[in-house]
Amino acid sequence: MQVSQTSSLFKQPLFSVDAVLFSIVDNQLSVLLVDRAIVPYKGCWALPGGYVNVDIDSCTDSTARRKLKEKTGVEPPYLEQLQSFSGVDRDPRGYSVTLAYYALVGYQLVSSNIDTVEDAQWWSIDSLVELNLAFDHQFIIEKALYRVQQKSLYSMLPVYCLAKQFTIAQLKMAIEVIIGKSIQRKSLIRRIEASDMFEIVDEKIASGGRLAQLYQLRNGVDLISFERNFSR
Amino acid sequence: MQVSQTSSLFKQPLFSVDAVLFSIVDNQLSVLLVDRAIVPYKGCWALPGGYVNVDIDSCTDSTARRKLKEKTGVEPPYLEQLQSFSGVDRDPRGYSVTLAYYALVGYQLVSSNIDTVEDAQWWSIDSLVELNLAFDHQFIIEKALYRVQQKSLYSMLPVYCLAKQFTIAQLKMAIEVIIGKSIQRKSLIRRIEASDMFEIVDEKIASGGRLAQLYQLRNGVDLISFERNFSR
DNA sequence: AGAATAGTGTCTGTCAGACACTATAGA
DNA sequence: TCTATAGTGTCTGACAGACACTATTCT
Repeated sequence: MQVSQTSSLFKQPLFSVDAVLFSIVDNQLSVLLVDRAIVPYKGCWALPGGYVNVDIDSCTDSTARRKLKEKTGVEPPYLEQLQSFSGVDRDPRGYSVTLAYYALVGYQLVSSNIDTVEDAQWWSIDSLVELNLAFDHQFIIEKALYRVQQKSLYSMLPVYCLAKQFTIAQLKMAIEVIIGKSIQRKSLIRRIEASDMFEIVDEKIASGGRLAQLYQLRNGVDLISFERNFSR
Repeated sequence: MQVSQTSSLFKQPLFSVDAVLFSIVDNQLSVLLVDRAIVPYKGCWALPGGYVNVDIDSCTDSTARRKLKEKTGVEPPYLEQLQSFSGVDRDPRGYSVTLAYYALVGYQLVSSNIDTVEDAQWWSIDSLVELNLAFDHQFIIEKALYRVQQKSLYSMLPVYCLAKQFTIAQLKMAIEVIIGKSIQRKSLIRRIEASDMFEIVDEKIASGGRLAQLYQLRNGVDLISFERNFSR
């Protein structure tokens, strides 16, 4: 193991990477968890994650993506660092540091994939309290949830919970499920126009009444931020 | 070194903690750097940082605070995780992960302290490009600067660059120096009143004209966020 | 035609920007 | 009194909330 001259005086903490993957399942904000096959916390539900492979991971982002792919088959369109959690108490094996990521994915994009993987399952945010998660993963999920909620107040983040093509009503639903509050259709439309992130698809879909316009992300656009929040 | 069964297959990356400490020196946003005494990058200016001591650091926040204290004598009133930076190229000794923090402190609070420490010095943000910093520290500082600027648009973060007691004009100056744009006195006063973060000190100080009211942080208040930004 | 959903028009409220105004200190 | 800085009053503009209105589809 590589240890520099200056660090050899100290034990290094064990470093891992975890990911909180969000999606919307049956109108409920949900996270994807895996059933731990090994001690500690064997048999408990936990965030998908693991250790950096210094030979193949160009950086920790790659580790997060690789672990998500290996353990759940999912390749999310949005992935971002959340924060690091550390301490001597969070892992019974000793002092540890985990770097947590959060990611969003459209449920329909993974519902096929996920069948190929054993013991990975979506859990609604509300159902987690009864689940007794491994390590401090409950706490990490709470932090990730807060971040996603905050960011959803001033950006179009929730689009990443949708399919490639989506309607305004679907985006409105995703935002409302995430922030836990209803918003005005009109306000959302104003933001869609102002953001210039989306393009109109030459197709409409049935929805019980008038046909709904489909939208999709423009090629290569970044998530843009607005100067004001949806009110809380 | 503690290595779990599951991780023993892999080399662990070298994990360190660094801090970007901001203050305002002569009306310039500045960061505190230390002169590296050891290889690699010996003699280069670098962020104060180091390795976790698992025996005394309760978490990485403690590591960041401890390293700041040891290397520069500073105990900042505001410290927050920025993000982690990783990769095989950022440190010639091999694959490394650093967890970067950013912090703010009033210059007058440290200008005495700093004399006790060798080779720690304030550098204005603008002067950094000519400095050839160690590792990817220039990049980390840019990210930290962006975060501080963003956060200063919707919170009172810049107060942590001031002395315990301060005037509205001083706070206005701090905000303007950080975000790089002038703001309206009136807008700031509205935010001060709305935030309820501050209390009036029973004292005023001279400033060339009418005496200026002194303010200070209320006991135990948190940094609050506004729903709207100062415009960019 | 009636119900349901999509999409528009437009008024209100809030808050940042602008800027003129008053207040109070020192020279 | 003059100048400089502190602090207020108030209008404007941008944008979110509210909600009624029109448009289009299906039954």
